Amino acid sequence: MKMSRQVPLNALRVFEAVARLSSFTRAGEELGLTQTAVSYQIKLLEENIGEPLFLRRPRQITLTETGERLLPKVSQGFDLLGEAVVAARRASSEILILHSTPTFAQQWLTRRLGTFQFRHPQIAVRLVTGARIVDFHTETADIAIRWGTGDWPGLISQHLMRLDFAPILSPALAETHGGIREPADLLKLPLISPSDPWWKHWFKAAGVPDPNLDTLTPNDFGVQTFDAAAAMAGQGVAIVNPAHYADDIAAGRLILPFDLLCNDGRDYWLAYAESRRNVPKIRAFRDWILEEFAGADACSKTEKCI
Amino acid sequence: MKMSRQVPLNALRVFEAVARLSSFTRAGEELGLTQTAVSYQIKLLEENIGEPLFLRRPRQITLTETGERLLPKVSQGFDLLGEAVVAARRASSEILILHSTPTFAQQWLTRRLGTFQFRHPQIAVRLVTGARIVDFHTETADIAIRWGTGDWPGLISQHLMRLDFAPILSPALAETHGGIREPADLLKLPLISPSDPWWKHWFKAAGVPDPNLDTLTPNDFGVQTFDAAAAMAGQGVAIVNPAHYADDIAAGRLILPFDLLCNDGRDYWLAYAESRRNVPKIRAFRDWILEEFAGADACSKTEKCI
DNA sequence: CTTCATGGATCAGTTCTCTTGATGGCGGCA
DNA sequence: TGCCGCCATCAAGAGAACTGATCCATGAAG
Repeated sequence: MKMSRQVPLNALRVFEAVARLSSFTRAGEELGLTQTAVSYQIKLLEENIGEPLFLRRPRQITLTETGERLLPKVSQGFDLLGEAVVAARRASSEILILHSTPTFAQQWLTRRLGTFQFRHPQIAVRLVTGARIVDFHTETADIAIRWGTGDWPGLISQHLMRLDFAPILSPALAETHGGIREPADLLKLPLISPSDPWWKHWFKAAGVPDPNLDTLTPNDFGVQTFDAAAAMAGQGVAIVNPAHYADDIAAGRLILPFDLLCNDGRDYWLAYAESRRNVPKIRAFRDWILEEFAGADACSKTEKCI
Repeated sequence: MKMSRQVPLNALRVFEAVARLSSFTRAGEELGLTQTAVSYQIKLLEENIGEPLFLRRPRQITLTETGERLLPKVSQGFDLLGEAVVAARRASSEILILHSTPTFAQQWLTRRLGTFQFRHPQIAVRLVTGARIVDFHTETADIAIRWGTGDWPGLISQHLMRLDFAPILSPALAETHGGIREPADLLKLPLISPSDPWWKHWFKAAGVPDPNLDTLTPNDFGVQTFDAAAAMAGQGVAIVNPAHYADDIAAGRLILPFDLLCNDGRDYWLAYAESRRNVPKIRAFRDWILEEFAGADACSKTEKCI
């Protein structure tokens, strides 16, 4: 093997154990090897150094001077290595880097992350939001909440919630212009983010002829929260995922004039690298979030359109 | 392999090289393995840690935070291990532990070791003398000069010089009692170490009937130098290896009354562990001492008896 | 003084890690 | 657009490393 190039690491590890325990047999037990293997490794190391490291006395072995000189640095070295790995493993199990769309983060995560922290106090969540879809290959991320169709090669995707959309507006605004009785009435009010393709989808599903909206600007999803805030302030009608604003609707700050919820085939998904499906912190987060949605599913009645 | 138990050492070494060189390919070159192997080891380590260690960016790789945290301790650890091994190797090539019989040490080695030191200034010779035959297995020794038949299992033995013996005495003493004309005349003088079995051998070879000497005490070889000193002081006749006292004989301080040199089949041999025949310091000493004897051989004319 | 127990060395056979070489993808660069 | 650099993947093979059986030496126990 080309691996044991200059410094025979495995032999050194065996040496350390043997020196510490003063016994080939016991070192073997500690390392999970047979006494034969230990003997082999020590001989290897002795040949490499060019000097015996142990004196084989009848019922016990002793370090030679060379061995004696070798031991301290070697055990120090392994201490460091061990520490480093343990620390890395621990740290990696303690910090969960979660990527999410800004809307989902603000409307859903921030309100519920507390229960995750409570259940896993040792895991610190670092939440990174952004419209761009994170590439697990070139960026540091453990898990992501994304919006799409869920087929990402190399990733495991688990469905979180439907991403429906429907118009919302403030009760006060709904009273103006003679009230909102049918979908077409919405066109009498200012539309917030009129370039959002969702408008077209929704009006089409509602049977309203093409309202001739400009849909050049793609829905970049960074603004839904602002749209909702604008709607709440009575500045117009926004098209958003009503599930995110259930509270505001229940409190009367927003109204959902029509029960027609649309879905363009893209939902919220949880995604993480297939190769890391068993990493504890990832399992923990997945289990938690799926549980949260399992409990909430009863409330979400949606109807697929398109 | 059971070896890579908890801490995958080889993977860590590869990691260190990759991190230092920021490249799988170049790390492979440095370590003497293929890029594939490097990739494999890094993946192994990443699985072990549970976290990616490198971000694979288009034309270069970057350490992740975890990798960044891991690196310093790992490289420190390997520094220590490397240092330790190098130091041990160096130390082991710098100190030569030489065992010898006291007589040989005093009469031969001490006078010539200087030339060895001169030729190999980096090798320090630690000379250990003692009558007991050193066991390379249970004692720290690199090379030994012994007296015997040269067949020691597991050791390489190389013949150094015949160990002949003959009576010597001071010129003054030889004048007394009417002088020494034939071997039997020696019996008129006091014998030094009369229990030495060499006396029996020599007298027998000289044709002198059994002088009835006590040979219970084995020749332990620790005393030849003292015997010679006593003889030189005129206190009696000693039986020694005349080659060791060639100077004193040439200077007239001692005389060798008869040319009859005996040898009991046991000579001086150089011995060292077969498994270590290629250790540099051992080769160096062997080469040197054999050369010394090769030059001296011309002078030693001996005749085997017994 | 046997007999037993302990601990290491040795040997041949086998397992399985690690390596290789070929191939493919991806992003820059000219 | 095609080439190049760099890493990932795959199947296959080499050989290091491990095992189990056996042997040997020593010291302790009966």
